[in-house]
Amino acid sequence: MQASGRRLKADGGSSIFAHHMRWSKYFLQTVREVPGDAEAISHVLLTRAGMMRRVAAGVYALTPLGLRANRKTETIVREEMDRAGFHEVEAPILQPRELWEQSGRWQRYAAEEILFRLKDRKAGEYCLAPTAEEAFATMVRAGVTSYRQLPFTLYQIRTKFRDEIRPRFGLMRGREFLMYDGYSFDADAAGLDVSYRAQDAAYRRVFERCGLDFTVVEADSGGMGGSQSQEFMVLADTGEDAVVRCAACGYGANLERAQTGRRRAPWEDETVTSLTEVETPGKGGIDDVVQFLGITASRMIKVLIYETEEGYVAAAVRGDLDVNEVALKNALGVEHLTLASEEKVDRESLGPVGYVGPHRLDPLKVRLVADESVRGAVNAVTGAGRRDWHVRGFSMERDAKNVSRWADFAQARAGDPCRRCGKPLEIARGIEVGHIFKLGTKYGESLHCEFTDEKGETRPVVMGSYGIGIGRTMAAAVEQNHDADGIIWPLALSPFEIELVSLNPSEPATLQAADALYGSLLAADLEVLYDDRDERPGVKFKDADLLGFPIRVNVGGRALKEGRVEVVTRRDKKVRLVAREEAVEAIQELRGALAGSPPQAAGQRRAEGRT
RNA sequence: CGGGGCGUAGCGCAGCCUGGUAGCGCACUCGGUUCGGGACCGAGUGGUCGGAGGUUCAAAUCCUCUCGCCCCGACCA
Repeated sequence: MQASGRRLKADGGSSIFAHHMRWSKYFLQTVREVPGDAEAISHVLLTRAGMMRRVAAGVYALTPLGLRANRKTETIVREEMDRAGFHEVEAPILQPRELWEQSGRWQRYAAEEILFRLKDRKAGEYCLAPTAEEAFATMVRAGVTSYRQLPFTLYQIRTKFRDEIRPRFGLMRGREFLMYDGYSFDADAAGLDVSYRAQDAAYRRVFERCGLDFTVVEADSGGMGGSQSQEFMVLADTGEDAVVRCAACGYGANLERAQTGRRRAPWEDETVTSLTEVETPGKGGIDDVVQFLGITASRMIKVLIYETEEGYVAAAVRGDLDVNEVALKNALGVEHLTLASEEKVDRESLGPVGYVGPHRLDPLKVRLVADESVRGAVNAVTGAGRRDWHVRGFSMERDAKNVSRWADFAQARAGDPCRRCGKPLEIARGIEVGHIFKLGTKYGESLHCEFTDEKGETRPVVMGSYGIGIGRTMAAAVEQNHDADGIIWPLALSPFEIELVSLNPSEPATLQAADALYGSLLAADLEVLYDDRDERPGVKFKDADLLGFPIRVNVGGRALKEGRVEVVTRRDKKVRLVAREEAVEAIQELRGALAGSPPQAAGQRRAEGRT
């Protein structure tokens, strides 16, 4: 095992040219004011810290400091993937249309307008790849002919292009972004399972090394039978996704995929009563009816009418719950599902909007699906099927004989019982930094990436597809680790581990002491940015907090007169006074503690690294 | 794609309603005083007001078109 595993290999040259790490010679400008176009905190802080600059919507340039953090993330991913035995390759970013025609994705992606398309001088069509299943399958097809050559996993870490509907939050959702994408090739489903689990394990190591608080959740796999999909979510209030988690048993799922256990219903111990109509003039909304009749929303059954490629569908769900459209889509096995507009519902006379009753639907026009939350409902309130009227005493079993199917498509809420263990669920916000996905034989078939098995039969390869957003992971780290003063980098991702602040460079004693310590830190193979600028201490402190390296060392002032320097940790701002001659050792020790390994071990590894 | 908002100096903004050829803060340059949490005083540099067309004696300002950017929404009978 290389002792250098921890080091930033890509940066190997910089430490030789020490002046590169003197701020006065570095390319780094911080920004005092919040950029006008930045909303997300990571976008604001990465911009203010001078790490990135916007070039166009969803397109950013990284400065040397930003590149360092990006490279650290990238290096961790590469090391873990290599360690897991995956092979790094390079597939083209510029890809011909025909490749995408073969997989059928040209049409689909073009329709969604997510593909950046372009033409060459001969009017040949190309795209800038958003992922590379086709290219990898093609690469493999050219060389693999036998099951004996399987399995293996290939990957690359390269720029991807997606013409996002709405790029936002800086590096979190860009149109051009650096992504790890891996693809596994197996002979059968059992093999895919092994490859998939290997990715899962590698991903966990990656995000642990990055020092991120993450959770792994089940994700929607688009209703493809037998395929499996997991998302790696960094927990942060600013996350774009909602994740459902059970603290008790560890269940986790993307909200759009989450299923709950059975919820308690208000009619649980009640018996059937007679159905009576009640006038509810102008009370079309759930809230209106609830207030007007003095009932709880959970006693109501609401019916939403959706439009699908297979006609209209009425979805009945308990009044206090929302429909999870992804779950409904999967339950119905349809591709498209949108709420029917009021206008359409009227035109097709599917029901009086606001007063639709499950029992009053025209079975020739609309098919009724019911959520488990209304199974066995009695004494419920629902629409009467005519304007300004509802019904009381509604019984699903007695009155809604037209249910074509039962399914579980109510959206999970915080506090709902866990499907596995029954304990209350929590809902948290998360940033999707990684995704692993079992593809199956789709690309093997469409791109004729086939092999001969032990029986001599030709079969398509079984693929898995895996992705990690490098820039997004870096941004997620900032979303999760910051305070009012700036970034608080996890040690593993910090552009530099240490900032050395010379309090007053124009004073000879301070200059001499700071220069000397800088030299010693470099000699000890530590990553340090030396703030030797001719600025007032206050400016330097503010900048240091903004940049957020885990360790700051102050040289100068009263402490220096006593032969000491200050070693400050960014997260807790704790100040340690250390004798000058013991500074390097103390910093190494502190670094080791932050790295989560015993300082002796860290020192040892470093010593080995030099031999 | 729909809705809202914004393009004025490197950055953050005012001026626009009610036309008269541009201003504030930060940054930057020079001089001086400062020097442990984004210093102060003085003197400066820097903008064809996103672009095109129109109205007018006169347009940052009014009108039309266009390009760019940001936010919200793809939300419930």
